[in-house]
Amino acid sequence: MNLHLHYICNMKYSELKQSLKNHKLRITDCRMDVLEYFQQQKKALSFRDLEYKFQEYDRVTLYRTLHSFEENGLLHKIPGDSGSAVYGLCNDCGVEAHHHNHMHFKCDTCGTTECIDVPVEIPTISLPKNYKMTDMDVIVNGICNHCNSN
Amino acid sequence: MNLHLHYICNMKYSELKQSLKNHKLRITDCRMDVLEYFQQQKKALSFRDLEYKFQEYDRVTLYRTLHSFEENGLLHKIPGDSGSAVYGLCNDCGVEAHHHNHMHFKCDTCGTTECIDVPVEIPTISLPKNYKMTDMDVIVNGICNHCNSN
DNA sequence: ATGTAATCTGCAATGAATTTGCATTTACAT
DNA sequence: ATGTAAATGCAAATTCATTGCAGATTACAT
Repeated sequence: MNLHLHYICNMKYSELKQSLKNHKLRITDCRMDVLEYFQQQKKALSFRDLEYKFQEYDRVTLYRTLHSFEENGLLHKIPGDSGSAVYGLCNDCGVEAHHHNHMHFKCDTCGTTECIDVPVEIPTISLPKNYKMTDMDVIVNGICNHCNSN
Repeated sequence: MNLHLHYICNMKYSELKQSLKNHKLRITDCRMDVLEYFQQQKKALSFRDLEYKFQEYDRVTLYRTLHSFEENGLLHKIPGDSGSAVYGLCNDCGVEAHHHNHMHFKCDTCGTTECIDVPVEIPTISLPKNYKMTDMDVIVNGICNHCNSN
């Protein structure tokens, strides 16, 4: 039984390692621990969450871990309410469409963010069982009107 | 001609004033100037933009102006990349649906953010002429699975 | 017009979040 | 095993945002 658990545990460990390698990241204790935690939690985590969980690592190291993960495509940043962004593991999410509140366009070239007026209803995003939507932020990145015509 | 311009200008001024009144905000120089600037720019502005433009006002006043505008529904906050949110004038935007990249659900009750996997294609958002989308952030707020079943 | 109460502004100080520089340690390709 | 490039920890510096308070300004009723 213990053997079994250990076996599973080792598997996970090697998977984590492989995951780091796949993203061209060196294997370090901090990165392994943080990645494992993301895997276990299955939800987006904030810097605070990590800081609390991993007091054995320096704040700066955790910041840099998040940055390296983001840079190498292991994590993506989710824009947060008030400047305190949270991070979630990248995986393929299929989505539908829906009702909405805001719709913004941010130009990759000039950096301008505009509120886009499109006089059309957005189809309904189908959420999983038991989820209820109150409101929604849609941010589209790309090339704007102006930058595209140059 | 000058008279004409002045007339137009006055109209705008009174409109701005009315807009503030409609949102139950007192008429002050700072608010008038900031609101006017938003009207003119027709795009989302960051705090930095305002700070640069209105050096005659104290930073704190500008922060408070943005907050009061947001609180009274004159502006809405658009979550930004790296904690530096930008603000845009509220107006009715109609939208369609589309292709996607990320889709996140943030629970209003427990605060948890999850990456939602919905195995469905997102319809295509129809952007205005000359806009090209490279990627997209969808953040849905509401009540999650877990909190909803209590 | 004028007085009063409520609120806004500027300033200074505080507090929180994030980044940088540098010396030391660690990972990993040879 | 060993050298090089990269990661870590610590201290300090930056940046970003909020708070308290005194004086100025606004809305409103008289």
